[in-house]
Amino acid sequence: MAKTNKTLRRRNEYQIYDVPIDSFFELAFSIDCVVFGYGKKDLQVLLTQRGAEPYKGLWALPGDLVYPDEDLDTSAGRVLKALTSLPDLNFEQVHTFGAVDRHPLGRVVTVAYYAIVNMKGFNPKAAFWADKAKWHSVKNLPKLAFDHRDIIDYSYKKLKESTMTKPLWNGVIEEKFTLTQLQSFFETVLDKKFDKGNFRKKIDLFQYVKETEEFEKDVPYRPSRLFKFDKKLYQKNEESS
Amino acid sequence: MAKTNKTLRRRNEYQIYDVPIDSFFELAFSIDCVVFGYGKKDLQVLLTQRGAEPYKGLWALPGDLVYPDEDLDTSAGRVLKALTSLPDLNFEQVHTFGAVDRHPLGRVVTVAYYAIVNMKGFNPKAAFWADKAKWHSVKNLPKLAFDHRDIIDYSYKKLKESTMTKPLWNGVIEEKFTLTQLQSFFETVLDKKFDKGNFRKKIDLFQYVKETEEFEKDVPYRPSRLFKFDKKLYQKNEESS
DNA sequence: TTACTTTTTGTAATTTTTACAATAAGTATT
DNA sequence: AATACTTATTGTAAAAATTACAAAAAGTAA
Repeated sequence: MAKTNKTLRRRNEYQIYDVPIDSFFELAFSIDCVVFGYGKKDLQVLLTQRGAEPYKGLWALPGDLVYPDEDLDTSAGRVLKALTSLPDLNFEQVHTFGAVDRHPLGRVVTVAYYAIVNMKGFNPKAAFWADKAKWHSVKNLPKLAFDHRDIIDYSYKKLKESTMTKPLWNGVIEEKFTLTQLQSFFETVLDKKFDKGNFRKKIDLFQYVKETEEFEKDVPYRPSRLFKFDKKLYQKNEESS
Repeated sequence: MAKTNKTLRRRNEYQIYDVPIDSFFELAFSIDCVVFGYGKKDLQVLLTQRGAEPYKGLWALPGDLVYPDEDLDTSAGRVLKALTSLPDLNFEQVHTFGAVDRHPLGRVVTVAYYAIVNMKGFNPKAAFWADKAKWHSVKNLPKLAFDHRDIIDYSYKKLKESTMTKPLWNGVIEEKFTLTQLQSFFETVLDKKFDKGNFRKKIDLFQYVKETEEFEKDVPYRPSRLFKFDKKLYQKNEESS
């Protein structure tokens, strides 16, 4: 790491805002994306294999530096779009990791985001580094570069916490879905089985899960009613809380 | 803002780690602390009045730049200790605010932390900028600099969400406390009244709230039993979850 | 028509939450 | 010492939510 020129710091004021704006700091900040993949029995995480030192050959989270002229959220959205080519991905900031030694070559603070996608809708070719990207089960992660294992653990915990209260499944399962499909989503994410009848009662309380007049087709058993997400109602209820 | 020299960015690699370590980025990052004060009927927030532009005269959150050689959490701890002179403050990272235009003079990304303290234990003189610091009710905040209003709102929401599950009251109320004192803490933070009997039943479920054989003294009514926080048990239960 | 599969509804036991009351145990006053 | 008063502490019954499990409904396939 290059030497730090400490004369740039003014210690007779406590607020950062009095630091001259032409000061340079030898640091970088980045975003890292934990993209969870839904579609198999176990939840998956999208990892890329490092082609350069440090940690060459190890797996890492997709991420990038934040451009000087883009918001943090915009940056995460940009990386996720490049990676998944999905237009309207829901993603959320998780935590910022800023240990001094988290990067062996310098001071890099990273802001972690997570998103969850349907693996079927995911097109690896669309992203320019996609040939290196691969899904891994959250239950069996390889050795990871940097502190990316911590980032995944933290994000996975947050994902689970949000699953019951936020409609994370929106955009992941079909637009019109059966309650059994919705239940499968919950079961995969939370790695836990639910009772059919009781699950339905719980969903009944989510007013934003609305039944339609349509039914499944071409199934070798009784077709299930299809439901959909009432986004407007959800947003309205969110505001008033 | 000084012009961005985009040639420093390498776009043929997606990972930040391949960027030359001697690159400079025209950005700074800081931490901001939302210190909640317990002691009055309403919850309070500690604010400092700005003595310089921009936003001169407005109130702002105490904060500082993160040193090149200190972890984010260390940085928050340092500021909080300087501000409150309390040695073992519990604080937690809340969110990172990184909108491009959040600071009028340049790109400053800030990581927000919150803590809660007993206002009685707080000694303003200890901090070098303490003559400018003042408590404000969360219900009646003044006009705030930057996006600090957003930061407070976000932190307050998180504080409330954590109150029921984390022993935030530890270190804030007396070491040995009555259940009524504990109830008051909950009521102030959540701005909500609880039923005496039902509150006790809920606390009964928190195994880490242990009764002692001591009782209140010098009260003009029946003395209450004193309880204490079993930190070891709490940490043990945390690990196994 | 029957077997089979899944959806959908129901139900009773259990547990948790809530509202409210009764009792206990101190101090202060007469 | 007796009484009033205040808060602590315990109790209790109704209501609500959760759980385990079963039955009925509605389709396909043979």
